[in-house]
Amino acid sequence: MKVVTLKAVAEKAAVARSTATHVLGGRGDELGIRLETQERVRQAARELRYQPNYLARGLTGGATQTLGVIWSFAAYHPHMMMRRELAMRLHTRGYQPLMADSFNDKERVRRDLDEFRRRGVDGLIIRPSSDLAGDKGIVKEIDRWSRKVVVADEVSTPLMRQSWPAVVREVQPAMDELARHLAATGRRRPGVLISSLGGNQAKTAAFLAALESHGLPGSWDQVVSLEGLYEKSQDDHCQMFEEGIGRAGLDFRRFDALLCNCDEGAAMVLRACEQQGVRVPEDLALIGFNDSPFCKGLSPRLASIGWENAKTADLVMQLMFSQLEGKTVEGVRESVPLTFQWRESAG
Amino acid sequence: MKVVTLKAVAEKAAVARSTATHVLGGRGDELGIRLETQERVRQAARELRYQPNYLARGLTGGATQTLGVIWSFAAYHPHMMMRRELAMRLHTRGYQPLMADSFNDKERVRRDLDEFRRRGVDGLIIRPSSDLAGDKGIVKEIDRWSRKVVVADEVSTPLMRQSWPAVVREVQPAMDELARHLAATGRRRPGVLISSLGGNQAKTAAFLAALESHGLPGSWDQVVSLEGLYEKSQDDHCQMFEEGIGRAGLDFRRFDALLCNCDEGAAMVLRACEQQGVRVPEDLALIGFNDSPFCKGLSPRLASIGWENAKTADLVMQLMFSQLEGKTVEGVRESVPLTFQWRESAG
DNA sequence: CTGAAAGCGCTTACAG
DNA sequence: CTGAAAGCGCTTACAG
Repeated sequence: MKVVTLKAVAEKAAVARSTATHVLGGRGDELGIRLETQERVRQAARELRYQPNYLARGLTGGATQTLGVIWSFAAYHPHMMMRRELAMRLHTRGYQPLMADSFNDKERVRRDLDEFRRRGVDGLIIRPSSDLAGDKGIVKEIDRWSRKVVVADEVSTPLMRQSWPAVVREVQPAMDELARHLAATGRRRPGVLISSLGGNQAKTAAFLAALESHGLPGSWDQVVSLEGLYEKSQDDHCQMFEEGIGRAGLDFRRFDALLCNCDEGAAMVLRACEQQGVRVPEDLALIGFNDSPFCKGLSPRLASIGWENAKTADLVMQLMFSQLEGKTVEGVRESVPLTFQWRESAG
Repeated sequence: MKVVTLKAVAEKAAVARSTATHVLGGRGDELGIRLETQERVRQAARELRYQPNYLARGLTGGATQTLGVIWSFAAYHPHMMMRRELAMRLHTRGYQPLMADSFNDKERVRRDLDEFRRRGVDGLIIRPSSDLAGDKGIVKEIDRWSRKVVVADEVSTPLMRQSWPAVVREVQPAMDELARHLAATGRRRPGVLISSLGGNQAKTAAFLAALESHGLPGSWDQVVSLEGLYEKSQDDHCQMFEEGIGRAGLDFRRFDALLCNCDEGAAMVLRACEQQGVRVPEDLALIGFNDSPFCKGLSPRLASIGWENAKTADLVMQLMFSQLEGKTVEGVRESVPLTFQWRESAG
């Protein structure tokens, strides 16, 4: 259980500690260290099962194999899955993620960024809400990180101005697919049900635009917002929607197609329709959002919009590791289209 | 953006670095440092907004404000929620969690424990599968951690032998509640549907025992296992159960009450019942497991067994922070009963 | 091409 | 009670 240090490796290989560092850090060739010497060092490290101490490394400006992640990991399924996708990939590459659930709170984000720095984090992965992206102080803070990847759900202005490497998750393609499907299946009175406008504005706008481009009505009159119920039960979307639908006294005969901003909401609409004698999908095509695993557990199975988390995580890794390898990815912007997942409820 | 070090604080307070450390580390009184001096140091730290460098601290044997968590965070909702509950509480107290998703793989757990050590983690939170708990090497490894909390879903022998501080999540109380309810509502032919025996053995046994103690039949004949479908689609429990139910050609008229090992499974049973003309709950009382948020989105609403994640996380924190404050909690074992969540599907 | 030296920011014995 | 010194394990200039 004796801890093996670089010193031990150097001694075993009969070189100076600095030489050992250089070789193990992959700068052997660059510095022209004799190949035979390099091999000796690597051999020694292997035999002794040398594991660098990241604390010491971080303290001296080296890599800590730690990456900071700032994301608002609400209780929502897609965020939790995303978290997992990222964590798994980072672990596989020998990195530890420090994940801060910043709740889109500026003060917290600032503090977390600061803490990441003190902990010698090697790079930053952040999904700034449009709110954050609009804060000059935060933008400046993020800017100072030399290795970073930004994940954005909408291309907000402050992000566009920056040359930050980004993965943009595009909602429009999925909405187009959905609108095309609705038009093709003869729906005429599409609607949208959202828990609140904040956070759902962009997707709603995208859907309305898609509807119009497919010859269907697409005005904000068709949007019902249950505003104000969000704070009350952040983590229980089902209950939130149930209450909202009840209070608003919604009559689902008004629509023949309905997109909700989450699958839980759609599930509650399904229940309400049962009571109102509205048949899904015959009378109403119903579509959720997030493509939660339980969509397949409802009957009829719930159509939804999926996030492509795995693909997103892959691209984030690609952009981050390019930077960690010293490549520059300034201004690179990868996009991941969301996808429409057809299921029975969409008719 | 100048980094404020301990040195700066010491200089400002006109004391030696060691004195500053002692005071800020809370050992001022103990070492009999003059109160006035102490105040001067604290004042300086405050004014300069001193933030200790955890890397340096860890390197010299001090606390890194980092805690290692080993849990198998499958895609399952309760695990993801638990992760979040822990993370939030740790952040609140100024700790960063290092979370390793070890998939119950011994080699990975060993590696993660090792890495935690190299990173100067202050303590360990671990939920060992019964598999892990049975591995002597791992048990020894865990034993070496002076500050740890173990979370166990069943009191497996190796854990019992240890005096590790533990939070035990007890399934029996919930099963008793459930069995009592089934007996009281006149059910006579209860059954259990599980995806596989591994991992579900303890809860199944607990349920069968509870049934018998309430005068209902409780033998292993009533247990249907869809064995072998698990590997195929780890993350898609709905599909797994759908396939399993189909292949096994299950006829749900056989039972008048059914407990599933997850809510997704119960949801698929609900679908199958619809097709088979079995009414829930009239003909069949249906109960899921995990109390996923979407239980309320099904119709009828799905009864389930809930994990009490918040309470569990609270107890874990309590045990861990007692240790971090130097108290000894050897052999302390807190228990958290799971709870039966009645909803319409249980009749 | 290689090695001795300084230093990262802290903590812990150990003198006075 | 306080301070000067050594050391944690590494990396980075800087001599030779």
